[in-house]
Amino acid sequence: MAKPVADPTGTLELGVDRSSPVPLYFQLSQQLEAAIERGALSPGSLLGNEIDLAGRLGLSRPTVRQAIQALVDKGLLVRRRGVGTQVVHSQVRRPLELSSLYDDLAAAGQRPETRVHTNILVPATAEVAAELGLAEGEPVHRVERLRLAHGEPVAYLCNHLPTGLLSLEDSRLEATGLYRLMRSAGLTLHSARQSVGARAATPAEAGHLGEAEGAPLLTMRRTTFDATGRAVEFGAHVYRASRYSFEFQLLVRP
Amino acid sequence: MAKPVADPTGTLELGVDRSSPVPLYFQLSQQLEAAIERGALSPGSLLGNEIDLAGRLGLSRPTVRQAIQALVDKGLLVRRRGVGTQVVHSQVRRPLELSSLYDDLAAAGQRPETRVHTNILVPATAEVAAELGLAEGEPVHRVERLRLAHGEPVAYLCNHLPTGLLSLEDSRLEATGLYRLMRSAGLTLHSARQSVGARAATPAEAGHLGEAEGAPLLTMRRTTFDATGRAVEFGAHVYRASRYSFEFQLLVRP
DNA sequence: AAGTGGTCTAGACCACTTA
DNA sequence: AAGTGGTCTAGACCACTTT
Repeated sequence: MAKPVADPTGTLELGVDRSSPVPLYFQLSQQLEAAIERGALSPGSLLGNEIDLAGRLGLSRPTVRQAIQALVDKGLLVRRRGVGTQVVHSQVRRPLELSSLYDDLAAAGQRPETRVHTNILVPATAEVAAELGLAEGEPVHRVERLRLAHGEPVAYLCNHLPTGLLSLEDSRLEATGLYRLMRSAGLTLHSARQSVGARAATPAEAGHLGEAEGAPLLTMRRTTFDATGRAVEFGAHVYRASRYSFEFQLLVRP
Repeated sequence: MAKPVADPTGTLELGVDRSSPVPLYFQLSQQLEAAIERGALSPGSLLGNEIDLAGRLGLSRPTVRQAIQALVDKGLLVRRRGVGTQVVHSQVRRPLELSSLYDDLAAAGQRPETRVHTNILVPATAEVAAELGLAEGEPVHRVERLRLAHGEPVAYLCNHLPTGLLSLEDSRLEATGLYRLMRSAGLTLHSARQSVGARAATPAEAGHLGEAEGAPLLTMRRTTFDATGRAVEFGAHVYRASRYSFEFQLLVRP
């Protein structure tokens, strides 16, 4: 019989609040995640079986399973039939998220700034129309921004958006990131297709970014979709390779 | 009342085989995915409510939900409370997977080849030890490979692996990809941390890849973990930016 | 043989959206 | 008001791993 190694000192303090509007499985999931994060559940330790856990918490087993499954999906726990549920052994944190360069820089304490170079309505080119699922020639917003961190250029961002989704005043674009603007306009971002590559800087890009002509740049093209799968944004960005790289985590789903 | 737009011609032919060892939810999930893929369920169409679907198939609602949830996780379906479940509107396919360059090239009909340049045991450097969770100086495999497609160099791959996990003969490395070797050695790959960047080619890299010195290269560093979270591989790869880019899809989890 | 997670059922009530 | 997905329960049986 495998004995749960977890919580030898009883400091786990799991328990749900049934008067809360927060779903029970989510409460449990958060508590388990917090316990893992602060080390109360150490890597490799067993969680204790689902039936007992359900009994102790006064929940049904499916509800406990749902909580555990959420953490398995996040990569924090691993289930093995006949063995139990273990805390994943090592490193690995951050899930892959639809992140915003602005927020990423802000979170890293890099004091991001934005300078709006272009903010106009243009007829959609064939490429933009294809990416956004519009007809060629339909009006679209074209926004070009220079993104800086600590006063130094980091990226040059060119985005196209369908009209009528949100208002894009320069002042708002300079105060925050595009994703945050879109979310505060009530758009629920759902998924994105990205392509990441590299190429040499053109003279114009070199000028914007303060790099030499021909310097290596990291390029990203991204189309973002809302909850119904409609394209809400198409971006073509270039990053100074000397100052930026993409970090992410992949999970294999069984 | 929203009426299900899906399957106007009744060609959906859903149905499960209870004598099959394949889980019922998985059978249903596969059938729905196939229907979406071949267009029998068109983008934007409603799936019909879960209760009816369960009744028609002789399944319980939770089982039907589990099948639908799998496709929601894949980004093919969207649920909206009070509305229904819809097929996502547009493009977007491929989920983000822990993929293998070799398999990707093979799937694209690019006739991949591998030339093993280095395949030795070396003491782990500080960096490699940190990435693999070993002590500095412990022996590790060091493998350097040139990957070609249609006879042209595409990438130069340098990997480090702990000893004792699998046998790494040159002949096997040249016949397939590293991930396939690891999987066939019984390793279950679980997650990976990746970092993608760009830089200028060093003279050695330029020589390997047939690029000019200083040409822009796409770089990837990746540490791969097995089901228990132990690092099983650390790779530092460089790709010819002119011939390769990373494509992937992100999903936002609510 | 015992213990684990994996799957499945047949209900129930609630929150949200739309009409 | 009607219809939808979101959550939850209290069981059941099975497949797999370990002892």
